[in-house]
Amino acid sequence: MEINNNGYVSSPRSDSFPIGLRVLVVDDDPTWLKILEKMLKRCSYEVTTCCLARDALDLLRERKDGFDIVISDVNMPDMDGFKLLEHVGLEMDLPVIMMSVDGETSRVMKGVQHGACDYLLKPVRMKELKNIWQHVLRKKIHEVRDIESYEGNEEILFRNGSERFEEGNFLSSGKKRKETENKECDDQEYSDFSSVKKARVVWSVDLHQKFVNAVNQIGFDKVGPKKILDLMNVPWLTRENVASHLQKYRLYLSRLQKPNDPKSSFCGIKQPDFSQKDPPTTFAHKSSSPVLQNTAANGSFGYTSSNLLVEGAALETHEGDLNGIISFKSVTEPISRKTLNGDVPSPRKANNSQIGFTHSLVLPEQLDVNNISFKANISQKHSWNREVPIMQMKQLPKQEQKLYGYTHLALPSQPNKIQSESLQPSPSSINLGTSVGERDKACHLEIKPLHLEDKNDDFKHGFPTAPHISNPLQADAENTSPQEFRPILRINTDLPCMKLQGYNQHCTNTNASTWKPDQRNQIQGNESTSYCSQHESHLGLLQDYLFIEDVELNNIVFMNYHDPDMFADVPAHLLDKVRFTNDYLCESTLEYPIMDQGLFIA
DNA sequence: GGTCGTATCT
DNA sequence: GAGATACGAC
Repeated sequence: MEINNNGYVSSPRSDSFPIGLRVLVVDDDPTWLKILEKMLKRCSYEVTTCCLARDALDLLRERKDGFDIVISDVNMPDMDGFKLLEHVGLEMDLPVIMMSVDGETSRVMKGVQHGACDYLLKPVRMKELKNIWQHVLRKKIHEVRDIESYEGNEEILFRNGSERFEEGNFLSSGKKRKETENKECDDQEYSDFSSVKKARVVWSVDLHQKFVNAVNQIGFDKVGPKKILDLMNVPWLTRENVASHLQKYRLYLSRLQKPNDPKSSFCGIKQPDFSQKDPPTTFAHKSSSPVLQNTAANGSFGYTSSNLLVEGAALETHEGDLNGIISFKSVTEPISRKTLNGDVPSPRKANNSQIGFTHSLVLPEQLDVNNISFKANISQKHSWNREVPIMQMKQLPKQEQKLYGYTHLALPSQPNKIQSESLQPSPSSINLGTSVGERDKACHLEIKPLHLEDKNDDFKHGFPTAPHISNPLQADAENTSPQEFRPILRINTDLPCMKLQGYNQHCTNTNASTWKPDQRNQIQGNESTSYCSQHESHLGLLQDYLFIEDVELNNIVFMNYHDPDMFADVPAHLLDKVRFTNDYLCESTLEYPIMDQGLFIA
């Protein structure tokens, strides 16, 4: 566990804290010993049991720094629990929790006076055991403070009462408990224990993932912090933590559903409405089946512990307000689908007619041109009238940038169009030119066209089924052959914008002329309508993000749509729609209204 | 008293 | 802006 300069529990280790907390339990009653062991193990603590106080003391002496905390019964035949407490306090400087069936004040006081950091009454509750890590944390805080004040260290180690732990062994301490004078101080510290602010919880991807999984499991309309907390099974997490996070999460989702709300987007990207009266810029595409396995999902709520995360959100748009959106519409999707009735997350808020669609891409911590991994995390936005999942860029929270030193690509602040030429043969370019902040200038991302001769490289690079997309414009409008597209991602660190240059197209001169209308996936650009061959198009880059597959292309990995993790961030009640849409898209003709806006953020 | 959602604070 | 905290409602 590590607490950074901001006082935030920040490192990935914090995700596991206090898992593995080394607890020594001392109780002469073997039944209780077993029960406690089981309960503590349920908290993911590392438990050692001892039925004799003397044995426990020997063990502690033998394995210095082998334990983080001791839980001891008060009444034991071989040694009084208070005596053990004294020894531990003097020799090992470990936090000791006393427990007893006797809750008499004088005994509790005696325990505290002897240096116990807590006094538990039997039967001990799970919640109490869950929280014992706090004593360890607290003790560590005081120790570091002592060292700091002693050394006059100018380095800022604390904020809000948080402390920094040694990397790799956050609990290790050879420092013994202070002698008598410091003991008084300790007692006082224990007494003002509540005044020490808790370390802030950073909702990393993993943690958020657990959160989302719990939400999905419970059902969005039934969720409550307590239920989520129980399902998450993260010992150190509190209901308040979850409540706070849930509040933000709901806020986040609700914003996605307010198209005209300036706050309804990240990075200041507006989420316009979409009107069916608009002749959307659409194109269609047929997706192939998934190809490769994908990696673990990432929460798309804007957190990341080890990855740069981007997120898209579902949007709708009105004519003239097409900024920054790519949307999908299934022209033949049955209106009666139940999945269209998705409601907004907040149970207390009714009449939300849309469901957010999020899409995220994750880049490795280090923007490595040679090893770029994309992950798409798809949830869904959903409207009463068949409109579609859309993508919106999302900016990585600044905090995460700070914590992990990421650079990222900002979202376009101006309307950016996926130009029709992106569907043209090479050089196809989807320019997502952006306005960027200082940090954003560090990265430039583009997907470059490939040429036919590169096609065989698909296999060289370990992606046996390179994504293809036919170029309907070519096929129909120009009476040429469908084109195959293949994405290549290139990160250019010195350009202040993000650019996606579409797939290059492999001319296959195949059967465009033999396409039947119902076999075509319509692609409409601003100025033209195009078609994709069902046979040729396996994977679209932009237009096919619903099917982003875990196809590794020149070190680009696309998420497998079918991976359940991919939707871990999607409220369960929204999943049907997504899956339906995918299934549906795989089988039928589609329209993809293309609005201009960035697609990916890195 | 426990839990929740929301407003507000840090 | 993220997370903590306060507080009223249930």
